[in-house]
Amino acid sequence: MHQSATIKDVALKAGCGVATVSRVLNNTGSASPEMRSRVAAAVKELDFQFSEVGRSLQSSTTRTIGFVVPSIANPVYADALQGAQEVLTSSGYQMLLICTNYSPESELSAIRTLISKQVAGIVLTVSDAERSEGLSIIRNRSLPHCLLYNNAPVSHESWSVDDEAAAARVAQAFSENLHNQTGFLALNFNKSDRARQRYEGYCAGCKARGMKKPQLLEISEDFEDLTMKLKLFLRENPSITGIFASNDFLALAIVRSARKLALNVPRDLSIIGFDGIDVGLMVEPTLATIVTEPKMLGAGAGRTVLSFINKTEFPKPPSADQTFNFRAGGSLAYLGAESSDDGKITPFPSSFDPTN
Amino acid sequence: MHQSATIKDVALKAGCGVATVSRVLNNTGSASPEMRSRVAAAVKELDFQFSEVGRSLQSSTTRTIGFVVPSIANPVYADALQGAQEVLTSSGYQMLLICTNYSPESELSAIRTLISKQVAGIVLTVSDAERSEGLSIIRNRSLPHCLLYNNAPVSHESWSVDDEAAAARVAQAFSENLHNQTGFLALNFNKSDRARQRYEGYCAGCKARGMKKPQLLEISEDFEDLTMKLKLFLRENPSITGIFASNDFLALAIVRSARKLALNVPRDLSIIGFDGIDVGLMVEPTLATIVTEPKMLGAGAGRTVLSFINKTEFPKPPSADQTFNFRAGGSLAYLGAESSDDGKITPFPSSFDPTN
DNA sequence: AATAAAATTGGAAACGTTTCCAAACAAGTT
DNA sequence: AACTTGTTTGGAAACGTTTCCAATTTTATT
Repeated sequence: MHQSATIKDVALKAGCGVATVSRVLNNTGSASPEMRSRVAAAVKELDFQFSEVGRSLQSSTTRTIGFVVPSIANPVYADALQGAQEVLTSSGYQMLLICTNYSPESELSAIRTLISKQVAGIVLTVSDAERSEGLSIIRNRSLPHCLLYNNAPVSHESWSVDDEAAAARVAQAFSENLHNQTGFLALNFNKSDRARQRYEGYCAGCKARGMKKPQLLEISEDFEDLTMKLKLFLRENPSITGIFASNDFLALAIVRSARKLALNVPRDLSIIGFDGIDVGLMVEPTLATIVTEPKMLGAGAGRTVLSFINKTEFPKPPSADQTFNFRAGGSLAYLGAESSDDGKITPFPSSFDPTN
Repeated sequence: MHQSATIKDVALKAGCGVATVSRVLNNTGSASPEMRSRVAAAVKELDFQFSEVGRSLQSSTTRTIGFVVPSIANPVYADALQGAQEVLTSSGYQMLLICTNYSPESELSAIRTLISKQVAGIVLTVSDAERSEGLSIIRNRSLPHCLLYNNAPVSHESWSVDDEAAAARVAQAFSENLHNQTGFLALNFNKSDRARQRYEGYCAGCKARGMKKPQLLEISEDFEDLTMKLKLFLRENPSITGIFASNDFLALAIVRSARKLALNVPRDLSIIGFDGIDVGLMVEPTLATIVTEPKMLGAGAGRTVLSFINKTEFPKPPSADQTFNFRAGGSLAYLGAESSDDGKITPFPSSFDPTN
């Protein structure tokens, strides 16, 4: 790989000092028109571009924001990154992305790496915000940062869904549709404080509405055995009429499993999901779920870090109850009179109902 | 933000020269045990970390690979990035990510930015590989790089699906199921050479099998008017029995639209998608589609760039026909005898068939 | 004890920028 | 003609590393 031209090469070709080249190209300080055109010519001829490395060393700051997320493949984070990306790009910043694959151990090294690369700020999702070593390092160095999908004690340093409140809203939805005993379906329960918070919020919500304590159905990485697990789960808890899945993929998977067990959703089993991915609207029955806005959150976290850097006013994160919305859908049945009462929630399958 | 400690601070605290600190910490050259422990103590006390910026300036290389993709939110790219990320991380490299939002104009500036940040290599998806200015710059500088989802003349510098062959395979599937006249549904047709290649491959495939030339149904960003468009489309082309959607989301959307028009999928209209996202297996009917492996491709592209850098042997991309697989599904009907003949392709809806 | 060989150490240059400062020059003003 | 003022210019230091090289110290050999 042949070496890039440096400012020295340009100065040589233009017959001036490096200081002059720097001034001309950055439009800082004065220069004669004659000089300007000579520099311009040299730049063109050499296809010169500044080395950001040299600049960063001198200015001791990079135009780079570090991101630490558990996964890129998970659409929640992908969307959040997309939102952040757009904000960053329009401010001339770039995104240095590290993925922890849900492994808490790699969080710390990710953060150290970002620090040594001298990122101007960090947006991060950790497995446990209360006791993250990486996070304390960031705070110690007072590096501009913002949590994403973790709740922070200080409001302005976190953009996140209020998982507990959202889960309680799910309990409310079940309760309003006269469900009493439900289950909670989780994956990776121990690897993230988010799943736990959803469970706790859900339990609290059920309790507050006089419902039975939800039963926990936990599964491993592969969905393979989900159908069998569901079968056993329903056998052990025969009075369960609904399941809250901690994300929409799990919700769709459990719908499929129910179908395999000859159960009709929602007549025999109602399902509510979490996240609000678009696909939920395309399936039949449509998926009742909590709708969140990952893109907005990612963009917010990005803007927060930028305003730390630029010392401008912080964007205001949405208040707790504005971080999500409940979306009704065909996968949630009303357990009252057998005849449907509002035409919207259908106790009978509506798969090929053209009006839907 | 308080300044980080530098190697000078460490040298001062340990009472030695900076050269010694560098040698000790990098384990290059010799040092007395006594010296080693003094340096270690100083490092610990100051929480010292090397500045990669200083290192990069000196070594004129960064441990960073640049990525240019059209979108992060699109699960195809998200998965590819995930795959690449894992490869990079295990080799101690980081990912600098720039997203072009399908705008060809921003490709060039993205690439310039990456070059000025002195990335060690670039993985990129461009809108048109044949005439990408950014790509020629990269080639001119002989920067380690690899195309992703673009086909390159030189085989080892590209990891991609063979869109034409895959689309032809779709034509084969339709043909084998006795469909004769079909449609091709595309979004952003003009913004990417991939959609075009799929269309061309599909047309060629249909022709080769004696099917009628596929009609083009093109839609804009929002899916809002899709149902209406489909209605008009089918009115104008009443003999159409199947639609090839250029990605799975479009496929799911068109299934929904068909449902809204009181059409039964697959009895009245068969659908084949492209990409093979997991959700396709969870919906009812399951989606017939071309399955690709974005993660594998992303990982491959990452490995290719790394082997450029390390001058090791290139990983071999899969041969054209190994880049995809056709997956049968309930959304494709056999148009032969009304009674089903192999029990797999069901001409009648099987939504609540417990055996499915 | 004298010498050779090996190990340990630190100074200084280099990487590509920006910016301070002083020098050189041009153009007015007496 | 002798100033002042203002504009244009380039040298040099600094940012944080690595590495070459020479100087010093230790160890081994005679």
